[in-house]
Amino acid sequence: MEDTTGALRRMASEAFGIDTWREGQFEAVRAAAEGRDVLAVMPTGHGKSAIYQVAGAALPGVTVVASPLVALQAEQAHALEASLGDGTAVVLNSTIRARAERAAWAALADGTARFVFLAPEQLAREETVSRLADLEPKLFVVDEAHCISAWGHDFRPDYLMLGEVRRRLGGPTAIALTATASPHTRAEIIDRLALSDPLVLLQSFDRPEIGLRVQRHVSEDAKRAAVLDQVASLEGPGLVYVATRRGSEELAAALADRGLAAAAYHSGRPAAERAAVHARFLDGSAGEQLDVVVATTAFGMGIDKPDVRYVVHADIPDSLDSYYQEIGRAGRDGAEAVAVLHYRPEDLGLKRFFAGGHVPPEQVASVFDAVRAEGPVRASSLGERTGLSPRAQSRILNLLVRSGCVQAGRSGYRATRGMDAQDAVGRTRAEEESRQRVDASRIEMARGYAETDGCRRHWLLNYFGEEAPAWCGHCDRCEEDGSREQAREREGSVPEGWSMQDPVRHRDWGAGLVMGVEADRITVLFDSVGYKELALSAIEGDERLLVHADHA
DNA sequence: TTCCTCAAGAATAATCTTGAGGAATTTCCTTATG
Repeated sequence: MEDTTGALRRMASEAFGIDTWREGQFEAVRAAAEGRDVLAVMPTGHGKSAIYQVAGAALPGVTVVASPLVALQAEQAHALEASLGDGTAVVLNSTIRARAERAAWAALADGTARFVFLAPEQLAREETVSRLADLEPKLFVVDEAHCISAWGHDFRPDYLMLGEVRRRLGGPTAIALTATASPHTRAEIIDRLALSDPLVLLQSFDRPEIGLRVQRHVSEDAKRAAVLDQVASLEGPGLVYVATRRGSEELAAALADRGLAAAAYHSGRPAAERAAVHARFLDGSAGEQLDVVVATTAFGMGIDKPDVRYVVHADIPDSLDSYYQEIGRAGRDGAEAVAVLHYRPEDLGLKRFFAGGHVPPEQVASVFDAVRAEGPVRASSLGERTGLSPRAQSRILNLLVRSGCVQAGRSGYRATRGMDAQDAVGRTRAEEESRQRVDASRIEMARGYAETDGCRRHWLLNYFGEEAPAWCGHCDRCEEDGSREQAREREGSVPEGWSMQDPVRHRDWGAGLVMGVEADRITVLFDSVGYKELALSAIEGDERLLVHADHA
């Protein structure tokens, strides 16, 4: 044991120049090096990458890293090569030409390359997985692991298959890394990657240097005018998040009219323009230094600018997970920063609408029938029969797997015995509805943040399952007169018997976790329906409505 | 759910109101084709 520790520390120091570790960080490295799965949830800039870099370098054999963006993969590979030497890390993606790809595989085979970075889509290819499996990788890393939950269900369904990929690679030790994950997301990562008894490294979500503010508006016009005035008056550099591409163009133009160096950033702009905006924001290296970038959610991962002074949201995001991730880009240098949310209750209507909706039953039936008729079958050979786009089909296949109608195995997809298309439609509908309830509850928690009378930091940290004082002194609520006294009263009146993170069981909603305790109600995160607020009067009035799980 | 457009109708003569119908996000990787 002592040997492993000493060897790891020496290697970290000599190869990577790491001599000091944050709390828990080295334990995570050692756990992974000794074969235990790891889930690390820690803020950007706290050395998430070091965990897999050191563990991977210490282990014999290849480390496979699933990374969401092609641009990130190149950066990550370069960072490793800077420490371990040229050729020690390779990437496999569509930007790589055939010759370079052959060279990469050769380097992996002869042991020159120790790390390989690829997107989940590459790992969805049969050939890629079987070639990687031949290398018998010792470590499987999922970077930005919250993408499993955020993207896997519809946008990038291959994220949901990473657990199966890991199994087919021979079940190497897994490390999942992310900067934000609510308890629900954490549970999903562990479940989908089949992490067994993982070491969970959870650093505090609190960012006390970021002041939290919400401005409520009645009309869209008033909101827009307030955003403009505010951004024009704030000291930059800063970020403004909007819901739509068009909104980002319009707001950037309006800010430019006010004399700011402003640019729009969204995925509809050509890659070269996006790269230029990014560079101009970071250090002005591709033209005039920008004061502000007005962006959709496209502007995010891979951006690490220390001196962002404000993050203004012109529209409310659909979850506090997204919100926290976005405001977390402010104040990374530790100096004062501010996060302002401009809020209209009506904005949530559209979010709720988009959180609904179903896959048409005839499409579900068509995919299910195709699998049943031909199974076991690969996804790629189903297209002709169903006539669906690869994405739509992949999404439906995932849904069928999740609801137990179809099994994913080594030789392909196979329909569950004894099930027909009608069962499949019913079960997938139930699965969708369960997910939609969770999505809807996330929107409700975002609404709660915007509308709470109490401390906003308290609300936000509770959402992530972290205990926090009822008064932070650095949000708009806590700056109101008398707020401190009110918070003290509130804390004094917190009921006995319920604490944060208590496992509980509800008569109708099943298992859950206590996420917040107030004088008159508690907030519980249920596995099946997401976040719910329960009035204490109701709980006390019916002894069997909600019980501690160990008493159930 | 909300918002916008458009047509019909009301009340008045060039505007305003009302209701129906339809549309509405964001995020990436990949691969084929020109």
